[in-house]
Amino acid sequence: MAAKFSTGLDIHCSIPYTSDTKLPYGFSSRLAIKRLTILCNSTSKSPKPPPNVVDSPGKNPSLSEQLKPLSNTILDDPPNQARILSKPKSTWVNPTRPKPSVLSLQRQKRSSYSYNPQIRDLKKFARRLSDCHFSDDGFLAVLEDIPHPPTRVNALLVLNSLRPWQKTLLFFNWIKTQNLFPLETIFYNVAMKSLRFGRQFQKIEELAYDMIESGIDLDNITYSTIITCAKRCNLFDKAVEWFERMYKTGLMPDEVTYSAVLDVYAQLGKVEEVMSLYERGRASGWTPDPVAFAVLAKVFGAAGDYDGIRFVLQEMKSLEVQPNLVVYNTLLEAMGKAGKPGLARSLFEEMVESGLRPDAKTLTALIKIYGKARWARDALELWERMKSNGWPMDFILYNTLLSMCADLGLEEEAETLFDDMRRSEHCRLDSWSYTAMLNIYGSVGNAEKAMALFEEMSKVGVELNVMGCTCLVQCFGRAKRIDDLVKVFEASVERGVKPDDRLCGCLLSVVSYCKGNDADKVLTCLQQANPRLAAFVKLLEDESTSFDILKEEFRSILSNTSDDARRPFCNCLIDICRNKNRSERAHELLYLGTVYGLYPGLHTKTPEEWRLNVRALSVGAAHTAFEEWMGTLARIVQSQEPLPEVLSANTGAGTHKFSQGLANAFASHVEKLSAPFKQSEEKAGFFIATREDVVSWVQSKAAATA
DNA sequence: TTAGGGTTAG
Repeated sequence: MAAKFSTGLDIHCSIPYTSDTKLPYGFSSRLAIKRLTILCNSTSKSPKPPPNVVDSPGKNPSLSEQLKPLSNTILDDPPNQARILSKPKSTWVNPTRPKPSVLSLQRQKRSSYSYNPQIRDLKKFARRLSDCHFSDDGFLAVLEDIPHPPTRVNALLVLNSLRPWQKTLLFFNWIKTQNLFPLETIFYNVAMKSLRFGRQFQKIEELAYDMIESGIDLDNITYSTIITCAKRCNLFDKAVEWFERMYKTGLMPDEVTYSAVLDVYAQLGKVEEVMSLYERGRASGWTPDPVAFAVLAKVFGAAGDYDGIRFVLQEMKSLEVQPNLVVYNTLLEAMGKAGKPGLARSLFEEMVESGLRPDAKTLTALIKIYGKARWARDALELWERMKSNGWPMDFILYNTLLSMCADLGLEEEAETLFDDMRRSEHCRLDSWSYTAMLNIYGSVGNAEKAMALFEEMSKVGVELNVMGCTCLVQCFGRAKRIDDLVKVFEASVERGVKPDDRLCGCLLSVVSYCKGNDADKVLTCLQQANPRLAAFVKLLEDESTSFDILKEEFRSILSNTSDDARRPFCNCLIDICRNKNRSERAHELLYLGTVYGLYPGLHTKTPEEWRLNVRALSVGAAHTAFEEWMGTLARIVQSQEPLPEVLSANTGAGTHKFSQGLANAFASHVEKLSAPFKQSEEKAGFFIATREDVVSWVQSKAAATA
């Protein structure tokens, strides 16, 4: 399915990227080259530099101009998938052509420090300035107390130690007005760093224009500081604008600036642009360092792109770049997002064998992966190793362990850990910890403990968030403690929890299995959280509602619902219909859900086997889908059309300890219809019938009704 | 933050 990335860069058109289409990660990507050309030809819009600024853009060729010979070469070159994972040395079709360079292979040299014996006094002075709460004038007055003359070196030292950015700027302007020595690039760079810390992009840009106006050179450090500040402020178009400006003014980025820009595209999820820049860098003779590889790993991880992750690994191997801890951590995260727990596990072992010691981020990534994959044994083994090796822990790792326990249904382990955390001096129970515990109690339906925790939270002042509220609603719904449910819901809304689609879905599911007064109470909550959804439930019950009205209203509700909540909504609504004996409405909803794409892959067919996949359906929806399928099969039998040898239904085996047991409910429904589907002994969660069974079943039913 | 780039939570 084509997914559009939001661009964030108005100089770009939206770039459709298909994760299942192999994207050419290299020079074979004609599209990427074209897009980079668009990118580099674009002109920035605002704010304009002052009119008297001589920045001489155009004097030097732009990046796209410089790259023209390159793109010509490439565009003549047919796409070649095999080259993606190979060394790019084969890229150059014509080796006599000069390689256009996109980055400088020499990193900018830093000026060396010499020891300043006045460092202690000056740092102390800077601390005093930083801590004080003077007005601007007061600040300037204190400046007169500077313990040593504000020479170039002394002023730089103080400037570098000041915070927050307001004071840095005051001091910077003060040095400027003193006119004791010329302000060189480094003064601007140091000031910019402080401004970046305060995310003051506009102020940084003003300083940059000031430099241009005063004829002070911007160097790679200036540009990378500007670019990363823009990135941190989510001003990605600004980041690109300043990157382009470098080339226009004749300054070549070094690898630090270059990978800062790679990361701009990575954060936008622009895989093609990242790869295009990467390949251009490689073609310029660049051997990327671990930081650049961490950026590549991040972009592929965000896209869940396993081929891309493999590319990063192979590329590092072939260039003999040893991954560092951050690269491993990023790759592990990426493996998790790409749904490859086994490969994450072996990568982790490789990392440990290489002598690197995992940190809390490594372990957080891995524990999360094992939890989501429901790999209980691996998760618990890793937990033991963490303890016995004394590997570093932090509060996020503790909370991730709790969430993992929730994923795996490890109630006792979670309780022990929760109590350890309660007693620990190193970490505090926060809303994540409480929510993880509420998740566990919600899943096992332990209403007593959930209530105790809810009360404890308000006592110790930990705020309940929307997820905690959802867990509690689920818990009290299952325990049929509807008054408690209403109480928690109302208290949450009062405390500022904004119900989201998940919470509404949860309320809706409680409505589906409640009766009478209880259902009305929950509907009242839903009315508050999502009035249209509540009204739709009433519409379903009203016999006079036409199919067209139903269809229109349902479409409108779905379009206002987040993607991942749409199917749960439809499932619950079908359950509500079935529980109210409105079977025909349930069939209508299943039809609409299918039309609106909520049940992709519900039916799969091979010449040998037709399969109904109901794993993602609720019990009521699965029953409805099965009835629908049986009706279709009966029509096929009666009209003597061909059927495959095997017909099967897949309910899934329910690997989650808390899962409701769709298979069991399905089995009893099949029995009720006396349909010839038998639960498979070899494949858990499969129900199988032969063609002959189905044909004779349909015929005997037809004979009975005749 | 000690003049510039990359990694952790429903």
